[in-house]
Amino acid sequence: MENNKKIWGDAFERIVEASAELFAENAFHSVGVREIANKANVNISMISYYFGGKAGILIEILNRFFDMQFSTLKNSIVETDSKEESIKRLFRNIVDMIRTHTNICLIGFSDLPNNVPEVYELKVNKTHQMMEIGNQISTRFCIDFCKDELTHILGPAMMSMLISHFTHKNFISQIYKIEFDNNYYDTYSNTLAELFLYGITGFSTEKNQ
Amino acid sequence: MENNKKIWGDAFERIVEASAELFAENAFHSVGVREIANKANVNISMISYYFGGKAGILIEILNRFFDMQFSTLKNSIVETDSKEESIKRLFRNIVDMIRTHTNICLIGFSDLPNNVPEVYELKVNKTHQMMEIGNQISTRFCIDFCKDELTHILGPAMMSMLISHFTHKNFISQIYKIEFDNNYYDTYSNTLAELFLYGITGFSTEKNQ
DNA sequence: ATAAATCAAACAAACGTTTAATTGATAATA
DNA sequence: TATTATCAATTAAACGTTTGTTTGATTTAT
Repeated sequence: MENNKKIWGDAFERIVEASAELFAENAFHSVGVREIANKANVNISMISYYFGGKAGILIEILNRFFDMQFSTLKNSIVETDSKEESIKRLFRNIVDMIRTHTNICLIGFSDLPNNVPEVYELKVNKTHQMMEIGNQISTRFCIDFCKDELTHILGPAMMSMLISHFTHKNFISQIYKIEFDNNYYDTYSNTLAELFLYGITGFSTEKNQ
Repeated sequence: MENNKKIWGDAFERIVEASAELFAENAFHSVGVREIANKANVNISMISYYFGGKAGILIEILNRFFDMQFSTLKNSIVETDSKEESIKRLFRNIVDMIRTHTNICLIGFSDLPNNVPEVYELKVNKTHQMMEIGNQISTRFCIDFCKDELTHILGPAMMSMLISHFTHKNFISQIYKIEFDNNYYDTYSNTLAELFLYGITGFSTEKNQ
C-alpha cells in the first residue's frame, strides 16, 4: 500500500484526507462524492479510479485506523512497567493517537455503514483481531482479573470511554469554555487511567489528600 | 405530544417504530423514506404529513431518548442508598433502559447527522441539560470527587462505557458464542459498576477472594 | 510511444418532498 | 332519521435534485 501511494499521484492522499475530515464531521452516507472531490481538488471520477467507489475510501481509512490502533496497543507494552504505569502509559498513548489522528479515530469508532457488506466484514475481522490483542495485553499487563470472557466487555468499554470526549467535544465546547490544550489532555488521560485503575473511590481519596 | 398521538392514527407510531429499527441498524442518511414507509406499512407521504420531513422522525426519536435518559437518571436517585448501592442501582437502571429500548438508545448515542441544523441544536441543548443533571446526581450520590469541571469528562465516559457493549454486540456475537440473557446483563451491569467504583485493582482482589 | 492521470459530460437510479384526488368517520343541519 | 358539511387520514403519481458511477477524450510524464 505504501508503494502504491508513491506510484499514484497526490490525488490519492488528498482524497483520503478530505474524506476523513468529512466522514468524521458527518456520517459516511451523508457525504457526497462531489463534496469530497471539491475538498480534495480532484475530479469526481478519480474516486472510482483510485478506490473503485466511495466505499473504497472508507475501507482505506478503516484499514489505517485499525493498523494504527494495533501498533498503539502493542507499543504500549513495556515489560518493566508496573501495573499502574502500564495503564497510564496505555491511556496516554491512546489519547495521543486520538489527538493526532482525530478524524480517522472518530470514523473507526463511530461510523456504522453496516449496509456496505465489505465494510461490515472488515469490521468483524478487525474486531476479532482487536479482541486477541486485548487478551495478550491483559496478561502482559498482569491484569489477572481479566479473563478471556471479560475482554469483550472491558476492551470496548475502555476504548469507548477514551473516545467519548472526542465525540462529545463539539457539544461540550458550546456549553463550557474550556481550552483543550496539552494540559487538558494530560489531565484527561490521567483522570481516566486512575478511574480505570482505582475507580471513583480511590480517585476521590487521592484527589482529596 | 401524548395527546397528539391519540388524535393521530397508528401510522404515526408505526413510522417511529420502523424508523428506530432502521436508524439503529444503519445511519440516518443511509435509510430512505421509502424503506421506512414499507416497513411501517404506510404511504410515503405520511412521513411529511406527520413529521414535516424525514428529519422530523429523528427529532421525535431523539426527544424520546433524552426524556427517557433524564427520567432513568432521576429515578436512580434513592436518598437512603450508600455510595456503592447508588452506582450499582444507576448502572442497573441504565442497562435496563438500553435493553428495553435498544434502538432508541443506539440512535441517541451514536447517530450523528450534524449537518441537519435542527438535530444539531437539539443535541447541544439536551447535552447541556444532561450535564446539569449529571452534576445534581454527582452531589446527591455524595461523589465528592466529582467537581463541576469533571462532570463533562466522567458523564460521557460513563454512558459511553455502558452503551459500548450494545454498539459492538453484532460484531462480538459473530466472534464469541455468548447467550445475551438476563444473567449476562446482571453480570455486565455489576462488572462495570464495580469497575467504576473500585477500578480493576479493587475488582481483581474482590473476584480472587 | 506508451501508459498513467485527469477531465467534462452523461448515465440511470434513488433521493426527499409535494400535489391533487379520494376515502372514512364524525358533526351539523333539515 | 336522513342528508349534508367538514376535516383528518390515506393514496397514487409526479416533482425536481442529488446520488454514485461510467464513459470516452485529453493531458501529462516517462
